[in-house]
Amino acid sequence: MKNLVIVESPAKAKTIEKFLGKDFKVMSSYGHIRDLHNKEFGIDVEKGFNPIYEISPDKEALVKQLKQAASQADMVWLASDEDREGEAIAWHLYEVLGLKPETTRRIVFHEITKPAILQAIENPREIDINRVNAQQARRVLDRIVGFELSPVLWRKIKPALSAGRVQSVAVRLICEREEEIRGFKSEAYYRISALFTIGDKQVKAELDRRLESEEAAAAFLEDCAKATFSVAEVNERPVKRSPAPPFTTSTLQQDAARKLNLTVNRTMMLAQKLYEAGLITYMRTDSLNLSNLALGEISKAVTADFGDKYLHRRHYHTKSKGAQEAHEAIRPTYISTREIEGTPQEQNLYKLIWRRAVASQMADAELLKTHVEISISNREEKFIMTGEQIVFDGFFALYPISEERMESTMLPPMSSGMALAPSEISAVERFSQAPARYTEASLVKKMEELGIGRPSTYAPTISTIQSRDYVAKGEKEGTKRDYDQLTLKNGKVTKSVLTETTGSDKGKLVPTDVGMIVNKFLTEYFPDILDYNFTARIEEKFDEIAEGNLGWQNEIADFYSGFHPGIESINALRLEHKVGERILGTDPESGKPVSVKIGRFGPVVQIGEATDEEKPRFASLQKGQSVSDITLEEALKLFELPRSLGSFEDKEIQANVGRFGPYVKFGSMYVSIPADLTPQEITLDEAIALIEAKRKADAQKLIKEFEELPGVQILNGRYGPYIAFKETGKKARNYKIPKDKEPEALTVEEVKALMEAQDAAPAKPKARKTSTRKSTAK
DNA sequence: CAGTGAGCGAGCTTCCGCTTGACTT
Repeated sequence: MKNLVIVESPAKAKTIEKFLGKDFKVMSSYGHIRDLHNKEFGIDVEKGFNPIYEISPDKEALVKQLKQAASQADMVWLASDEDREGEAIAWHLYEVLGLKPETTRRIVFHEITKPAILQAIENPREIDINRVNAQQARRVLDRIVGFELSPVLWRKIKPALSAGRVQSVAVRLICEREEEIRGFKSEAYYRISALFTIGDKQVKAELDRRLESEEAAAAFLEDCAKATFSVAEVNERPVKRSPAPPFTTSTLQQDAARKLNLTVNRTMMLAQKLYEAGLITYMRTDSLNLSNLALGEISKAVTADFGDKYLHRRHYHTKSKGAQEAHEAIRPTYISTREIEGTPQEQNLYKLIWRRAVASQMADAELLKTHVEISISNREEKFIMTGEQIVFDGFFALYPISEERMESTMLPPMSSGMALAPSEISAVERFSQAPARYTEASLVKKMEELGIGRPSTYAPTISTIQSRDYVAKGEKEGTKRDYDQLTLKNGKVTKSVLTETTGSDKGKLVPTDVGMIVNKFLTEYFPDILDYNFTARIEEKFDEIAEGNLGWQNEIADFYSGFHPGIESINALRLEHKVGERILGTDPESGKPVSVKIGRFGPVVQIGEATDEEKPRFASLQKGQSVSDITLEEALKLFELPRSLGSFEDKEIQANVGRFGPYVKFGSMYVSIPADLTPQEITLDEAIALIEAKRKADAQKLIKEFEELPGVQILNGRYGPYIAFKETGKKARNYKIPKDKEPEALTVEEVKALMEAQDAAPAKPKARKTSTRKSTAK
């Protein structure tokens, strides 16, 4: 073999191999091959913060293969990305594979096109050790912060918590937003709108100011009843709208959330699929750049579909902090591919990407905006109508606007002095709105603005803060609120009371008790790390290191000397109470203190203290309860469970709340209590009804058993029929039944075959430990 | 995916950024 090229991604390797021909073998490193020691601190603080690297356990087999291939090649081309991480990957490869300078070349390209790659081969360079050092500084700093801060949380708040430069700031954003919302005082005002009939069209107009009270609104409407209305002014002005730049990771996540209702995680999984199928360029990027090849293809498509007038070549520059632009923007690999095979979600995401990339090279849309002011004979205020007409659709050609909308934004011709008559004027009570809670996508947007996290970490970070139980998706439906509406029609003002739902946090990111308490603790004791500008500031240092102007070990030593003493002093600090603990009062029965805090397994109420002769009693908080506002009465109520309801068929029935919610226990049978009942209030009769319903369901559960196969049952589960297998002393396992088989008709042989096939199915990989990151993200 | 239903403790936990498959609880 003459040449070995190593890139980061296997999909990329496949493509490049096609461009390079027979003399080149292309392999992939699958990202980093080496990292700081996984379990230990991994940094020799005494010896200049020397990193202690190990080959990542799941990369050992791969490294062996790479070594072998490298030893047989005349020349090894390190073609990892040009950003900081990519440079470090090249350096680690160089070190681990034992490469020689004279037979090693470092090459880079920012787009996977044949000319770009051939040009890269023509222009090799050496590994940029300054840039590598910037990466080592970044890596070591993150390890120091994460591995010194997290244990403080274990000691002071709860085991297995975590803190880090990125995740802790993400949690802070969510906590502070929640506090703003809690502190927000909503104020009512009245919004006035009128319907004018012009020709055969009804046109809506809004008053140019809000009215602050019902009295003011009523007085206004009374005046209107006696007033005449006329057009005071008609203004028209041309407006241009420009297309958005092509997608980066963060804008793709935002748009897919908004238009396709996808989670950040789901978007990335689908994009990965498209990338692996060769349909789109790399999906983890902060670059807005499009290759010349792509620009040419887009131009061809636009001209063919719409004509020259619609083409407008644009070059976009990224504004996001810390962008490293190692790749292209996200775009279709082939613009000529308009429809793809795949699931509906894959197709929709592809369409989104296609449209955005193509539209980014199209002409502005030109609009004519009309602004009409209508005066009221006996009032100062004016009604305003706005209309919009498309003069030239430009890139709108790809984002069709419905005819209805076009119709509704077109105003009939009007001229100054023209008299108008309102058919109806209404004043609706509105309320000023608290700031919106973050969604996954809006949090990513904010993180990108602050320069926190990278395209490859947005989705994992959002998973981490949820799996650590700092943040959860809201489940509150909101509450009903009345609002008034005054309507002037046929000279009479009538009042009606309407209702709306407000305050829902469904699907939004809401901090948990643990999240709030950890955030309060960290912002108080480690304000520098939690500062929104911390990352931006150290990024400047990393840039200086990459330029060769600063030494990375000096900079880390400098940081450590400020950071580490804080850790030492907080550890030495003897906190009288646990962080976040509140004393609620005394238990009237025992006279002992009642407190609430974050316990070993989450928020708990406690009666008594650990120093008492008797052990303290504990009860977990229930869904919807919070350490910050639970009352003594509510806390004491938690100790009423488990509650005995009486007996049925000579056995006791108990109600309680378990890991999976409220339930009633009857002998060895557990039945979940539905949402409309509570364990505190459920009656004996209601519990018996639940037990009987469960018995009935259980009776229908068993579809079939086999004498020849002890422990095997065909059961009817929540998600349809399945094969269950329980052997005494062994773990139970379930098996799928293919859709085309009738579960009742399955024979012993068929069941055996299904079980054997599925036992063998997960092809045993070489003993691999799943990384901690992955298992926690679950 | 398919059931489940403590305990307040021994040892363990943890970071960010690059990459993909592997999980079968």
